[in-house]
Amino acid sequence: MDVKDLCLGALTHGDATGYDLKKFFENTFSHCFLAGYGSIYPALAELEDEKLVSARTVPGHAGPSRKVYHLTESGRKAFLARLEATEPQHRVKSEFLVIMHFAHLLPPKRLDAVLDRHLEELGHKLALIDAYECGEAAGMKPTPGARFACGFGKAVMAAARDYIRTHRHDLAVGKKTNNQSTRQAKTRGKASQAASRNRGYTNA
Amino acid sequence: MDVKDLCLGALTHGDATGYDLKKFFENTFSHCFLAGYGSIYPALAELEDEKLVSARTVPGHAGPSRKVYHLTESGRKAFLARLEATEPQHRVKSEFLVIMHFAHLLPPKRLDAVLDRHLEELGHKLALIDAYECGEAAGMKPTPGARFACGFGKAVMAAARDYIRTHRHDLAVGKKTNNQSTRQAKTRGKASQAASRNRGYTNA
DNA sequence: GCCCTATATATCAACCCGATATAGGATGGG
DNA sequence: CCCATCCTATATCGGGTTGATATATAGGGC
Repeated sequence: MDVKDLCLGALTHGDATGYDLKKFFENTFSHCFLAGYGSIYPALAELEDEKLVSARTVPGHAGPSRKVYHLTESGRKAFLARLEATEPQHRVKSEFLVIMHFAHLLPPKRLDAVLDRHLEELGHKLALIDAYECGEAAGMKPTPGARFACGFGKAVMAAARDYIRTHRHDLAVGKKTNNQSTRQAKTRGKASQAASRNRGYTNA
Repeated sequence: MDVKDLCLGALTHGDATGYDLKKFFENTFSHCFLAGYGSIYPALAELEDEKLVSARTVPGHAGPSRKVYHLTESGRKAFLARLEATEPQHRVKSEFLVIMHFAHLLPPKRLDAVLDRHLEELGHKLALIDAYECGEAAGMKPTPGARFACGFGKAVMAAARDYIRTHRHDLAVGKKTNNQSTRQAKTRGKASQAASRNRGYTNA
């Protein structure tokens, strides 16, 4: 599933410009899919070439002229086929968790800042879902699927927030001072390599 | 934070080859970061150019000769600096949730298959974290940070599993037969466009 | 002997991400 | 009234990632 498919899907909700689609993705899919202009405009151009969408140019009352895209019948069929065919992956790419993994290399101040910031972002995203609850606020009657996806996002983020709140204090254990951990890091060379061998590292 | 940084971080645990790093990422970061050979090998080559890692070539007892990489002192410093500087993003890219959003366009059979499959995959990933619980099984004593990251992943995935189990039946509501929804889709054009206008779509 | 798996490195096209360029209209403070 | 700023809107580019593929050897199972 690429951005082209996502554009087809969004256009099942009605005609839209590339700019509209970006906003729609940000509001409705922010918790599960991201797409920028650099993906959307090329995707729409290709879809038009393939006759899966049609475009009409409307002189813009504000700014440049707008290209309003419309899902064709073959586009709708193509999207349904894609929904059937794509295997539903679910990937997470979290710099946050990577940083957490290396918490023992971080000064406590930075650690706290990272945790606080992530809590704050979780709050923002939860508020965003509430604000655009499946499109309700914008006059759309949400489908059961949209409600399910929003609820899923909220449940997962709430769990993340709870986990951070109840476990962040475990991170400080065994790290009284920063000097200590730094010294440990220097003398950890041999032991670390021995452990690595057990794991399959450097097994010459 | 890119794959180069991730490689530096992994090498703080001990020397490793590109192949080792891939396995390490799969075992330890599978729930928060993915990196394939196409990213790892170029990353290691660049890191070697920048003198952040050193490499020694060892004749392989099985297959081609191995290039074992070692974190240099400046590499360690660079990694610590990156840990301080990178803003901790957390992105989710979920074809699964996109498909769920469009559940009303799917036949019930496919819907069930997608949900069952995602539950199965959650089970696999949870088992993977348990198996490599922060590296314990491989003889590493896990750091508090590694335990935190693993626990985070488990908490989030458990919440996802619970949500699916308790809410999957809401998806069928208002969708008694497949024919009905298909007919609705065809006659939905005007209503959909009206809703779109309310939302900011096609507001000429 | 043959196939499959595991080890190990490397490359490539296709694609995605984030930043940037461009530009007209609305808004609002000084 | 002017200027700064934001919003609308399209488009492109470099750098990075993904996923597949090529290559080569050792070992286990049948």
